[in-house]
Amino acid sequence: MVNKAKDISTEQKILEAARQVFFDKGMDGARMQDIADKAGINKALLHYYFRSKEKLFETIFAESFNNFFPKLSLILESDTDFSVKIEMICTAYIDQIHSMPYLPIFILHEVARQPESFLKKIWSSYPPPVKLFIKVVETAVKKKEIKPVHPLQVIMNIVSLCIFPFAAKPLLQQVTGISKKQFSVLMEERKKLVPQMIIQSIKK
Amino acid sequence: MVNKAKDISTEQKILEAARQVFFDKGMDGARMQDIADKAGINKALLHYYFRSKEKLFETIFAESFNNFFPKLSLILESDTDFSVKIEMICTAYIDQIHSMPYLPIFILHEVARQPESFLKKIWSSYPPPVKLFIKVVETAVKKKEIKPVHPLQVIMNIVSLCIFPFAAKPLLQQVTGISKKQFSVLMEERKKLVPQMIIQSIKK
DNA sequence: AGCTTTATTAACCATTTAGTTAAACAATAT
DNA sequence: ATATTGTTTAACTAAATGGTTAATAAAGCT
Repeated sequence: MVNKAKDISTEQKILEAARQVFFDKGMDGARMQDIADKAGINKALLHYYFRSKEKLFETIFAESFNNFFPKLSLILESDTDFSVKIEMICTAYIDQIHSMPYLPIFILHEVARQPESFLKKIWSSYPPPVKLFIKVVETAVKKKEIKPVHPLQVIMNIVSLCIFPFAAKPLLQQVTGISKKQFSVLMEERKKLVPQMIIQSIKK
Repeated sequence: MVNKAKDISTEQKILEAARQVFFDKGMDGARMQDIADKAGINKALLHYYFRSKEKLFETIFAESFNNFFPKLSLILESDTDFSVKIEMICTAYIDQIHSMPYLPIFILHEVARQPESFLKKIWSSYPPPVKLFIKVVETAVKKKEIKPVHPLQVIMNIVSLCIFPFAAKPLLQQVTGISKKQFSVLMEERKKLVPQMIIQSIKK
């Protein structure tokens, strides 16, 4: 299963192969030889371009970590109803993860293994706008648009309902016996269901 | 960091050490030497008792997989209101995972790597009562106690809201900057919040 | 006690794997 | 064309790691 396409650069071929292998196996399970094979190049080139497995992993991890959070600032800063914002955020999240469903398990598994300093570093380039979200919730509370709720609980509810089904997909399929297709249908339904649920839980 | 206590059997010492190491590092990251050290025994004993790393892992994984699902049948079969059942299920889930918060990441990460046949085998000894849950929901729908909802969506909502915050704990702490203690407080609150949310989302 | 079986250990082995090296090849400049 | 620089490869190395072995110690048995 070699990624061909001679036009794209070697570096890009390596990155794409590394993504596939790291997402599938994690840092510890990944093999440099597998990455090289998948990229269709000699293993030494991995070190020529990225020096070490650790460095290559960090590149993929940092990129994934940033992809894991949709860009919500624009939504949060927009001049729309609170409930519209919630709906837009949920849709953005579900779409984002639906397009890279392997990310949640990968990120969750690897985050625990990374030193906090490293997380802080990569995270600070595109920090998810948590503070802004908290402010938006608190403003809505003050304006009596919603119940007095803990903003962090709202965040937890949103990310839980949007992300977890993807992380648990293999488990859910195993336990419920549903097919890939049925799963996709359920996920599509959730784009409406989840925001409804969130809004209903906080509206006055 | 050696597990002493000469009274417990060697096999138990191994299992406890294996749990710690496998939960922390996963199958690929775990080292037999680390397990032996943590158990305070010679590495050869691991093979004497469990033959191979794979077999030892399977033992821990099977046990964890079963622990991952609280025993819900009694609750589902009990002669109580639907909403009471929901509340009991949520509390059972949150308590269960709160007592072993490392389980979700471990299970989610490893489930994807196991062959389906193996999952089926270990899962069949204590199958989570999915069918029963579905029946309970469908009955409540027929009796017009709740809205006509897809039972699987309800399951997804419950497990998402109960489990995900634990799986994402390191990430949430990183991103929100809250302390271990604050996190525990939030989790305690969720035992009330989550069932409220579930019930509100399906009641007529 | 003395014999047998079970538990435990230190030393060893074979394989895997990240990383290196030196040489070949390709592109670019002079 | 030829020197120079950057790219790619096959072969190699060193360390880590799962697993084995043969010898020793402990426990059970008669």
